[in-house]
Amino acid sequence: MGATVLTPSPEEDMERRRTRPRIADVAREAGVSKTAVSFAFNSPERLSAETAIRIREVAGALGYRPNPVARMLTQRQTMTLGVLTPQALAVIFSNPFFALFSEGVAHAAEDLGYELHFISPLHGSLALAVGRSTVDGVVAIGLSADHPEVGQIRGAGLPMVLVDSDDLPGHSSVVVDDEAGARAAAEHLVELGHRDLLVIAIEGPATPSGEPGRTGVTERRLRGYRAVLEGAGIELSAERVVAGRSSIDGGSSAFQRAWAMGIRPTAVLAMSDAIAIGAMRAARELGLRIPDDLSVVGFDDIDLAGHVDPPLTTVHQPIRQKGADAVRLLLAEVEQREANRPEHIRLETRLIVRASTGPAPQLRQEVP
Amino acid sequence: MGATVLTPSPEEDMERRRTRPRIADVAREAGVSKTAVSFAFNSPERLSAETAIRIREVAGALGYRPNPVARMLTQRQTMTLGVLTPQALAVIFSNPFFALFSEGVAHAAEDLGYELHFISPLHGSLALAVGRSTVDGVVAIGLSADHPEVGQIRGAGLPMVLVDSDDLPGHSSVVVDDEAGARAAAEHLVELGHRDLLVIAIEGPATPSGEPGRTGVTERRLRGYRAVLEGAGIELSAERVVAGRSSIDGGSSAFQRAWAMGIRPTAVLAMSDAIAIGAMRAARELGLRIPDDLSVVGFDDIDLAGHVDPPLTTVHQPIRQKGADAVRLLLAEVEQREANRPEHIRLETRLIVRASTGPAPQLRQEVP
DNA sequence: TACTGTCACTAAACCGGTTCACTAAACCGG
DNA sequence: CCGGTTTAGTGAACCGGTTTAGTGACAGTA
Repeated sequence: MGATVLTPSPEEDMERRRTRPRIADVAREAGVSKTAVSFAFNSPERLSAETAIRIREVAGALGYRPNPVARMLTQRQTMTLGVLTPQALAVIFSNPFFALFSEGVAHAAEDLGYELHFISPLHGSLALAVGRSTVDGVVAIGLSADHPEVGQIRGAGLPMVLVDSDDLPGHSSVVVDDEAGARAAAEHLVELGHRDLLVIAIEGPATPSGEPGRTGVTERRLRGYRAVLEGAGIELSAERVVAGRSSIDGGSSAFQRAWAMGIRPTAVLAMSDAIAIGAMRAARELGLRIPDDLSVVGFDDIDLAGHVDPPLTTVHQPIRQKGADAVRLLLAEVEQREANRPEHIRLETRLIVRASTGPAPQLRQEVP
Repeated sequence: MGATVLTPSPEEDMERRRTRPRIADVAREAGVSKTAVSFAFNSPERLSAETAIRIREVAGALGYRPNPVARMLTQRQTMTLGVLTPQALAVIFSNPFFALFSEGVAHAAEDLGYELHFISPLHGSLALAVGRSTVDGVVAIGLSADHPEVGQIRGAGLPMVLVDSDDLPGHSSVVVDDEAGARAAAEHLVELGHRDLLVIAIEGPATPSGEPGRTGVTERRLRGYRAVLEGAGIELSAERVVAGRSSIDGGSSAFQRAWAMGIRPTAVLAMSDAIAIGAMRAARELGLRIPDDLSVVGFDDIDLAGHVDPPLTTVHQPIRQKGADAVRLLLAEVEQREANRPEHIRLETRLIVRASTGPAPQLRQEVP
């Protein structure tokens, strides 16, 4: 390549510095049409080999990179999938459940050549974030089907798969059998002789109206717990169902709150492992031994569950697979523009008994 | 709004179903120009109130949503920041260090109204992913400054901030004082009388040439360890520096490998908490008591570190802040197009002594 | 009445690519 | 040497918005 071609006049040099080169600049410099430059990158077989190489050389020397936004516009696809969550990203990333889910999503998306874009409330508005997001489809996790943004996406005709949510006509979905998992957890405790239970639910993001959100997941698990307890003649009064953020701290403070209210359970049914671990920590600090004085059952079976002390008895759910399946379903819809039947996947859960649960203590401690 | 306006002819109805409405459709339906529709959304004050409202009503009825890709193209900004990592997303999300970092990044980005886009190798190629990504700037973490993709981004003129990497002229950066942190960890062990040490380093992603990557972080920490050990007259032979993935399993298998090679340390210097926790688990399974038989020091001080058994002695680094600072620096560059001085931030580290370290055992166990 | 200013709105250019429809030249068998 | 096919490349339209420069109607002023 001749230096004459690539040495810019001072004027051109100025120009280059202020705006990045466009396809037209490359075309002019190489003495070909814009079309030829486009071909050199996208379908070189339509050009003679030498022309294609020369164009790419010129482009390289100019520091040209095809503007991906412009390409998206003409292709009318972004090769990006959205992950929609009702909570702030900062919250999301501290949630091990979400990390596992993302892992599954990321794995599947990567395999299929898609990028990932996390959509979470912007300036408190999920609607704004959805409006701005440039994605070919959306995996919505933890949003109830009647969430307003779900409607927004449906209205916009964007492909969407719902995870951990109720079914919505026209959309695929992935859920786990929360109710069965919850039943297994409760049965385990009942068999160990526990009759004084505390349920710590996951507190959803506050709804616009200010009331703490109740997601479908929470409801289903609670239904499972209740079914077993009622069957065993155990009453679960309202004050024995508390809620906390799904984090270690959230579980810890929820247990403390219940304790401060005078509740003295022999066992805790936590709706997430993070909460369970937090509850164990709080209980320890109150002088309780686990599982001698207090049994704790979690939910999720995150990697950590087996590594805490004592190892946590919990309900396993295939979180990674949930993410991967959601992406698979979403892409089925994204890639074939034809209307295809929405598919609904329900994955199984199972109880993993470790060391955080044991027989109910014969006599309860009356005073902390 | 008259029903006549909104009831589409069958033909129009077909058309609407196949492609989402464009700005021109709204304009036609409302009997105004495209410009007016654009104004109705972006600068309603340039329209009479009633016209603006009518246009928005029509748009709503049509299910119109401005195409964000087209908007990006004309605005020449995407309001999105990229987080560049050399590892696959699926790997990233299982890494608690990264989760914390992302938390910091996400928090700052959200505050400033930016979305986040994670850029990781696509089909094994980071370059491909970078080329596709539509971002206004990039936070690169864990890439060495001589990484080829870093050059690619520089060439494209995209603003970039480097985290945990060597300084690069023209770019801001954020690092922590790894060397000082490593020194503190080593000093602690030396003071406790340990002389038989094992270092478990973080194994970077394999380089294209196949050799295991050595990031700057690893080098700096190793330098810190060495400085102290040499000062105390302790030799750190090559076989006493092993590497593993930065995960619990990675730490576990690295320790097992070293053990199988006949190495019998009284203390472990792990370059991440995840590795430290894994090493503790492996040691336990080999019958060692911690800290009686083996002391372990981690690095990072992730939330979990205080909750494992025994609570982990580790070097604290402000991971969240690292992410937040990186975004701050990046936006300074993105938002003012003027060339502004790159800034370099170095954050402090400090040793947190918990219960995983203790005095060196008087006699070493000879046989497992 | 002519002049200026404001208001409400529009036509056309533009962002930076891709692609459709077409052409000139080279090739090829008969 | 002719008609048909390939090859290599081009110009213009297009993707779906935003923005610049203007236009006509109307009100206010001198």
